[in-house]
Amino acid sequence: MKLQRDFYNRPVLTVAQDLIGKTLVHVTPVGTLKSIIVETEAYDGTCDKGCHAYPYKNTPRTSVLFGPAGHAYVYLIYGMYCCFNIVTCSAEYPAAVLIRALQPIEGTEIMANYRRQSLPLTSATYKKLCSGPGKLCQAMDITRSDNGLDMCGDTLYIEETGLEHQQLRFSSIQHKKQAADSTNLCCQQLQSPSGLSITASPRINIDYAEEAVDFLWRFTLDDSPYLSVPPGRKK
DNA sequence: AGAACGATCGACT
DNA sequence: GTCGATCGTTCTA
Repeated sequence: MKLQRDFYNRPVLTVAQDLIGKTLVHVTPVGTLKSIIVETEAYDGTCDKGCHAYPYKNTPRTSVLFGPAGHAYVYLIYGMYCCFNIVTCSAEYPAAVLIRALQPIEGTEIMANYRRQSLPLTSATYKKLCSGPGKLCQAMDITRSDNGLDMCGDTLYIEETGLEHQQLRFSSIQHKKQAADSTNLCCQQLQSPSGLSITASPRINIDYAEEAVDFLWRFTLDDSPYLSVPPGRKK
């Protein structure tokens, strides 16, 4: 059920794709929070100018990226929000997957409270609870104190998604047609290691990253209404 | 010691 | 679509 170290100890692009459709679990004092991962981005400090650790830059902030796979990398962004990543690959290889959007499953009223959303949730506010890297950290109560936390432990971890939510597969199984009609030069249709239809597209807000702005290292679950931004067709 | 800059969000035109 | 909030990290000197 719970993903083990060897899941994370693989190439960062593989892990970023394979995390789509998995369930993120945070066991907190006020309740258990569960959400399905629907959007990720890969960052590789060996070859990717968008990565904090490029080129092999080991600082106090990025040191967890140089540690073993399966640990949380949480940092402050724009002075007011957090971003949550999971370290991949072996130790001494700096890389991580940024979690960018989630489909809330369990503990949604607690999440709404953390997000300062009034109850009851409407369909629209529910979809936006975790539709961005900063929002999902608020909703799932992931803070900088979680930086370095072992995701193979018992409080913050990822597990296979239960059968009751496996309609993920059915809703996205026959979706190759979408690739044909729109001339998406900057999107690519893929199948995740666990068989889900996903789209690879450019990463968000890394305009400074030179050639890496064109890497198709963002992965989204096809047709999910819980994404931060739909995979674009601009450029 | 000081300055520049975000892997964002929500309010607003 | 634009813009400001807000502060830790990093670099330069």
